[in-house]
Amino acid sequence: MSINYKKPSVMVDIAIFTLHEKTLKVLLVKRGIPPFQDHWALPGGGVRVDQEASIFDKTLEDAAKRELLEETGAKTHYLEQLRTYGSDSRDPREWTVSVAYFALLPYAAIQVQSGSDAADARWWSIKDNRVPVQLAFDHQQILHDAIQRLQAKVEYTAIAVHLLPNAFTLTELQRTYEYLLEAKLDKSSFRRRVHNAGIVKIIPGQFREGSNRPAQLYCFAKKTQKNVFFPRSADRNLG
Amino acid sequence: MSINYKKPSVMVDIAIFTLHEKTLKVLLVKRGIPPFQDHWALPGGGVRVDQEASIFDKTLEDAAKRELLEETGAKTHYLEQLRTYGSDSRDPREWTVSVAYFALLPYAAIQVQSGSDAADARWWSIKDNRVPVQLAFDHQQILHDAIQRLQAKVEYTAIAVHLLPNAFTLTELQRTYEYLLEAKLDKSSFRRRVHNAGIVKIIPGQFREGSNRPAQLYCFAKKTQKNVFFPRSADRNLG
DNA sequence: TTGACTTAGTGTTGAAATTCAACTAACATT
DNA sequence: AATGTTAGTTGAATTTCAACACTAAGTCAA
Repeated sequence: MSINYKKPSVMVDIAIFTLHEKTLKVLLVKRGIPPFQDHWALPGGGVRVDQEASIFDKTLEDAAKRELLEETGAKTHYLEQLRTYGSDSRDPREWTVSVAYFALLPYAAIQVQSGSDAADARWWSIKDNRVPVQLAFDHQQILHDAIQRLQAKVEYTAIAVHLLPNAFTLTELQRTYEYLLEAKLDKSSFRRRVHNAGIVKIIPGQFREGSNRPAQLYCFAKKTQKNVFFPRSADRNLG
Repeated sequence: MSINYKKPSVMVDIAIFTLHEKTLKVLLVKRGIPPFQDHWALPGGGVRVDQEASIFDKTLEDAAKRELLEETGAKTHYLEQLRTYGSDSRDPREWTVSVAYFALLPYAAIQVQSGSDAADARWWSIKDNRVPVQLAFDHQQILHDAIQRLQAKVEYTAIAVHLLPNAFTLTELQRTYEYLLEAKLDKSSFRRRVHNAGIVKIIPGQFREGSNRPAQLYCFAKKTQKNVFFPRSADRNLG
C-alpha cells in the first residue's frame, strides 16, 4: 500500500465570495513568504494531521472551516467543496495537492483579518470572471473554476440566499441574482419561481420600511429542495 | 509552510460505470490485503509522486487514468473528478485523503483485469442507488455520491452517450436514458431535444439492420455544448 | 387632504414548449 | 401480398412561461 510511498503535501484553499456594491468580490491574501512572495493568493494552508499538535483537523472540511474562521472571523454560512488540484508542477517546491472550497458570506458578517502567513488581506472585485491581478500558484485557475461553479449553481439553485443577511425582501433577492447573472430578470417570473421552489419563507409581521410601500421580509427555508429554481430569462440576455 | 508538517496519504479511487443488460453496473475489486481484506472496494491506489520511481504520476488525473487502465485495459472514454474525501477516521491506519473520480465506459470496450492488489474484480449491479454488499472504507459513501452525480448529470447533459459504443441509434440512446433515469421518455420529445442540443451527428449511409426498418446510426458530436439537454418528463415519472 | 412619487406585489395574455397519440416508412418473414 | 416489428414524423390539445400592464401601500410636499 501507499503508506510507505513518498507523499505529496496537502493544502486547503478557499475562494470566499461576497456581494458588495452590486459586485461579486473575492477575498485574497498577500503572501508574506516565498514562493510567490508578495503575490496575491486564495486563503489557505496545510491540512493539520498530527494528532499531537496544537492544531489538528479531523476532516478536510474542518480544515477549510478553520481557514475560513481565521481569515474572516465568521462562522460558516455556506461552504462547498469545489475540486482538487494536484500535480508536480503547481508548486515549484514539490508535488502538492490542493483541495479547493468555495464559501459564500453576507458582506455584513465579515471582519477581514490577516492570518499569520498573510501580510495583507482584502476584497477584490470580480470582472469578466477574473480579478485584475496575477495570483500565486494555479490560483487564477482555481478562482476561475469557482466563479464558473457559482454562476452555474445560481442558475438552478437557491444558492444566492447565502449572500444575503438572514432577513431579506424578494426584491433584494432578485437584485442579488441580477448582479450575479449580469442580467435583468422579470419580476413576476422571478417571484413565481421562488415561490414554486419553496426556497424562502415569509417572516410573519416583519417588513422592510422606507419611504414607500413596506416590503415583506423573508428568510431562507432550509428544506433541502433540489434543482427547483431556474431564472430562465438569464439564458437569453446573457447570450 | 506545511512542507515540514506531517502529511496524510493521498489515494485515487474510481467508480467505473457501465450499462449492461438494462442495468447500471459498477466495477469493484476484492481486497487481497488488510485493512478490509476480502471486502469489496472501488479500484484505486496511492498517487505516485516519487520522480525516481518506476511509476510516476505527473497529475492527479494521470493517476486516475493509470488506475483505470490497469483495471479495465480500456483507454479513457469519460473521466470526471467527483470529490475528495479526507479524515483521520476513514482508514484505520492513518489520516488519508482520497480523490474520487468517476468513469463511464461502453460495456464492450472493457476487459476486466485484476490489478496487483486485487484478488478479484467484477461488475456489480446497482439497485436503489447502492450495491448489495458491504464496501471497504467509506466507499459506500463515495459510490453513493458518484451515482447521485451521474443521475443528476444525465438530466441536463449528454453524458449518457459515453455508455454507448461509437455508433448508436437514437432508440438505443433513448433506452440508455430510460434505464438510467428509471422513467419512460416520449419518443418525439426525446428526439427533438437531442437534435436541438446538437449532441449527436448522423453517420451518413450507415444503418443498424434487423428484421425491420433499418435505423440511422449516429455518433457523438464533440462540440462542448453545455446545459442543453433535459428530458423533462423524467421529473414527473420519478416523483 | 390631496395628489405626486416610489417601490411592492399581482393578473393577463400570447407565444413557445411539451405531451399524446396517431400516422407513415422500411425492412423481414411467411 | 399480408403481417409483424421497429424507425421516424406529424399535428392537435395542453401546459408553461416571459412580457407587460396593472393594482396596492406607503412617504412626502403643498
